[in-house]
Amino acid sequence: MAGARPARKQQQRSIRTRQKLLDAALEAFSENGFKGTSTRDIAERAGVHHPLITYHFKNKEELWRAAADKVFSEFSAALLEARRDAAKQTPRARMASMIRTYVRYAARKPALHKLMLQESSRASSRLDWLIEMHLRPVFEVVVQEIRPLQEKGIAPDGDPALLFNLIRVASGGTLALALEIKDTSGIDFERSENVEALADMIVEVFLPGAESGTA
Amino acid sequence: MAGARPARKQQQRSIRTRQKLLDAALEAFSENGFKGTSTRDIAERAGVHHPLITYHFKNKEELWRAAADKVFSEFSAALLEARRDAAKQTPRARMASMIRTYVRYAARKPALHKLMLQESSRASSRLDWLIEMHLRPVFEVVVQEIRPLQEKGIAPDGDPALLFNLIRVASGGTLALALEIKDTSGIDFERSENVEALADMIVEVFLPGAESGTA
DNA sequence: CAATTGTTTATCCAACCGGGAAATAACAGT
DNA sequence: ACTGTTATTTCCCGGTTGGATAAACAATTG
Repeated sequence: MAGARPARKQQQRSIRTRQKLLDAALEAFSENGFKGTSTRDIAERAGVHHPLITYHFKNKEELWRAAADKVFSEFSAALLEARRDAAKQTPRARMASMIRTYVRYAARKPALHKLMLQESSRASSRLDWLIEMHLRPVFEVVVQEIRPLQEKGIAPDGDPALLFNLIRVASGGTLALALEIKDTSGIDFERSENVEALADMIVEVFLPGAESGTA
Repeated sequence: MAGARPARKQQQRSIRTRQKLLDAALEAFSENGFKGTSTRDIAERAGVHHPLITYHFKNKEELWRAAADKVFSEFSAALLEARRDAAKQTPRARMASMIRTYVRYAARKPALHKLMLQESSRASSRLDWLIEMHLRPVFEVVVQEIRPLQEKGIAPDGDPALLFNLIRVASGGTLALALEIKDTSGIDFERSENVEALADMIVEVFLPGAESGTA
């Protein structure tokens, strides 16, 4: 690992187009799904010619995988970092910190949850891959955080796996619907105050036991 | 109920193909989005020839609208019926009844929420139509039910519009992710006991004040 | 500078897309 | 049985799709 710092000038440009393609692909796939997205659309969004996709990523499927891998890896890292930073705090404070990180990330990159919802709408090899590589690992870590909270009466009783999914869907699903909610409810999740209000409410609702009450 | 009894034979067949097309369209659009769905795929699922779509619905857009209108109308009717049936009960019991109806409907027809999420992933005339015709009307009715619950301390404080969206996303979003959750968490929402457990948890979490405690 | 390597551009193709035209079939009223 | 209407089927079009190819170009290295 580590190395490869110099980076020839030629490679630098190549890396930038790769990056632009990944960003454009994430946007496009999250908006229109895998089938609904054309490689030409992605190339246009990225501002490059479409055969570059074949050159850099072999094909549409590999491009999807690369784009998904990038955003989910960054997301998992952010979540686990929040968990690590709050390792010495109380279990409730730690979970609250993770929830806030989760919500803020979902607000900053709604494409992540849109992509997840897109792929969950039908069985596919991509969904299988997503589950194995990113979803299940996060699930298993976070569920372990929930159990002690239930035992202490901080989180509501019931299947901890179900509770975990409720929390994450309340966060990600709400922000995936941001466009619609702005129109129906007048709540604009581009304003960070509204994102924080969402995080506050989720923490309050799902971790009602003792400590940092907000009222 | 009431009307249109005789129904000529020719019309009967026509009505059946119309119905099959609507069902197939709902499935396809909810799985692959509008762009990702081809009229030929819909026709194949329905077991009819694809030009019949043009004949019965003019074009792809109108077919989408007809399919969406059907499922959302039935859904609104079920929700308002639950509200009406529980009119004489306590506000909490009425809201709980609506939540259970909401969850059960989302479990029976996950295509409804998948479609909603598909269309909310980007701005479109279809999303505008959906909001005006179906989403906002339901929102305005249900939000009015939430306010008194907050005043009585039954539901948590905060923007009632935000709370409404949290409740509905917790219900619909979870069931839209059913495929993934089955794999990651081992919870199968085709089993009604799990659907009821989901409804129970949502009621318990979002309406923690007095009355019918479960825990 | 010349050779090599990495990158971009310009086309091409078979398959598929939404939509429409015309031919055909099933029916209803007379 | 004839006639007009409605429903279905067959056939076709111009345009777009994912993917592949080779030629053109730029940068690095000896």
